Amino acid sequence: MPPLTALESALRAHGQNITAARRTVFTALQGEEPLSMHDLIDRCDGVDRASVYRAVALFEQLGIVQRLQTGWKYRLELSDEFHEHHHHATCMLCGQSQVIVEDTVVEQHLRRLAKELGFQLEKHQLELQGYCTKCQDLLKDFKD
Amino acid sequence: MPPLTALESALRAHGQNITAARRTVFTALQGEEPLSMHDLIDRCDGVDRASVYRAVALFEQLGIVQRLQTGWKYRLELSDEFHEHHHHATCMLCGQSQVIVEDTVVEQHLRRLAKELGFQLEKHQLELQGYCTKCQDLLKDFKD
DNA sequence: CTTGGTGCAAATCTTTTGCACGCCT
DNA sequence: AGGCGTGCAAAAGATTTGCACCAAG
Repeated sequence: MPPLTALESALRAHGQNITAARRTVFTALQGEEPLSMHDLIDRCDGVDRASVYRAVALFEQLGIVQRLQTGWKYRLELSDEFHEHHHHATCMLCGQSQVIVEDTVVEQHLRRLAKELGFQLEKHQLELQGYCTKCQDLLKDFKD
Repeated sequence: MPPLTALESALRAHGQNITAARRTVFTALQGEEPLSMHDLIDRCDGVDRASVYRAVALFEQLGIVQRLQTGWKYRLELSDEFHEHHHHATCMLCGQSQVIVEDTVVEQHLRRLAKELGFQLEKHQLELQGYCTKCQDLLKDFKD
């Protein structure tokens, strides 16, 4: 199913209208890297700032996007129903994120943990921070 | 070691001055729940907003506090060197967080994962979202 | 002392809101 | 047609900055 079709059925399923602005925001979110709100607004040329905020808020309620905290600011990306479930390893130097495809080890463990706590688990986020291969080399060179 | 002493040695270790404002901010962060910036400012009576921001920025650079994303806004808490390393399970209804003491399963798994990726792992965050025991009951009652 | 930190006020940036008009169903 | 969503402009909120003065080492 092409991405835009997926969006349209998700919207329809919740009785929400399909509009040009929403399509634009959704399309801008396609792609590997999570985006800052600022970048997202930039990529939604012709759509007003306020409408981007409104679309993101709606998408978040419907579970279409999720925000994640990587360092100081949050960033936005399509959530698991539109991308495969995954986590990120973000470089503290260059800021690039690399995707970690979820494996079952963590998943199962969390399910067990939640059960012990009596917590009804709906979702989870796992974020790694450190240095990517490239930046590790850069750091080595910095050592006098 | 009493908490304030720990702060003072951390500051001294980085050649930073020990000041009343920094002590106040640090003390306000003691306690179970992570705080929003707004709440933190409230609890730092007598300290200017700007100084709270400045202290938090410094503390974050020195690894004394970390911000975490729980739902829409971020919150602040003392980081692992000042609290034991842990994660959170945050209720999507009442907003309360319950602390999950870290176990080695996830830790080890992440270390292995990072090695495979050639990623130099410095830290990680794991956040669970769902419904706490109380709110699960409330939700049950809502079903007509 | 003298450097660095603070409070205050103003600037800046981010997010939200009210309203009139046009688009989606 | 009728209501919802949009753009625009303004309001509200969050964060940062410049500067004169006080405090810590």
